[in-house]
Amino acid sequence: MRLFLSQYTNKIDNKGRVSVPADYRISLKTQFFNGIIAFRSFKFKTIEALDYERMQKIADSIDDLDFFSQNKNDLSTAILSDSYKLPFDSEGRINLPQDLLSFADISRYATFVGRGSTFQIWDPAIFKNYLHKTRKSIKSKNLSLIIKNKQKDDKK
Amino acid sequence: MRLFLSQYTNKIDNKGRVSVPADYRISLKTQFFNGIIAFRSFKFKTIEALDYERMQKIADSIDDLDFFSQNKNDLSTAILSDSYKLPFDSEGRINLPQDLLSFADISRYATFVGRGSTFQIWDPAIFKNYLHKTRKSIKSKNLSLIIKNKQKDDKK
DNA sequence: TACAATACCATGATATACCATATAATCCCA
DNA sequence: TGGGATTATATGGTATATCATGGTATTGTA
Repeated sequence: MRLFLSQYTNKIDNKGRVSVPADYRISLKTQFFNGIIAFRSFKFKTIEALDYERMQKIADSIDDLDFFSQNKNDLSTAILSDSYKLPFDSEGRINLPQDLLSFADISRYATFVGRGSTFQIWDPAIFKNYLHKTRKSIKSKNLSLIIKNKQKDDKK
Repeated sequence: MRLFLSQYTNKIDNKGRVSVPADYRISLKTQFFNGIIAFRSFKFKTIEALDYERMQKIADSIDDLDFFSQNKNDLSTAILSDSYKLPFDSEGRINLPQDLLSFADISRYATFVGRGSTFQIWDPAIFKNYLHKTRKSIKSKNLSLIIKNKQKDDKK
């Protein structure tokens, strides 16, 4: 498995195109689709993004939910119907829809934020602010301990 | 299992490149990536570093589908988005980003400090000072205990 | 025909790969 | 065990490829 890590801030040109970081592109090319899947975040003012195969898995796991449950309807409506397939052009750029841009308050620059198996697209200033807050809250906790425990769990 | 031990101080050239100790490099080559993952320490003025596989395990512990729960994901986001993939060049050097260098107050030389399963990158003077303080506090507090444990270990 | 979306081409900046040398560590044989 | 030979490593510099970005041409479509 490949990881989306780090942050990359790229410019959005006047045609609405923006380069997806080359480091991410390798992980995004799949058998059926060369590009990204994007939708509104439920928690933050940002665009959630992932690769086609992972979206298929999400769709599958929604199918597995109880057909009559409220959750299924909510999820499929919120995620699946609201998702965009954004293909790469030959230089690895995507065209972000106005709908998503205005939702995330993005205008001239976009910051790609790695989250491991997925990534997000933020307005640079908004993300900087969020990261700053998060760092402060982390400092008060004992992070090294958290990492250690996670690793211990996964060794098995 | 890989083990990072000892200290090595290497020079940072004017292109920002620095050799990772050869002893460490062997443990850092993985299937998908030959290099290190680096991020800010939350406790000290130093750069934390680990191998790609270890970072994958941290990422795995995030629940991909859980878009609705917040707190536990904040930590992972902060770590993952703040991490740099630093690949080796053909001579085993990495390029430390300015962001990390200034965070750890590193300028011309970098000290690699083995911590067993991970390692850290310090400014030589800052580390020397930290080490000095640590030794003093060990001496005053629980030296006898440490000696006891060491003797036990050495018997093996 | 007009417009938008897509494909194609060009370029400067940056990062990567490549080569070269000095220094340190290791080996090997006397 | 000593000392020269050999290898590995750290470091420095140059050439090349990649990437982000901007622009133009072409296609499809209303």
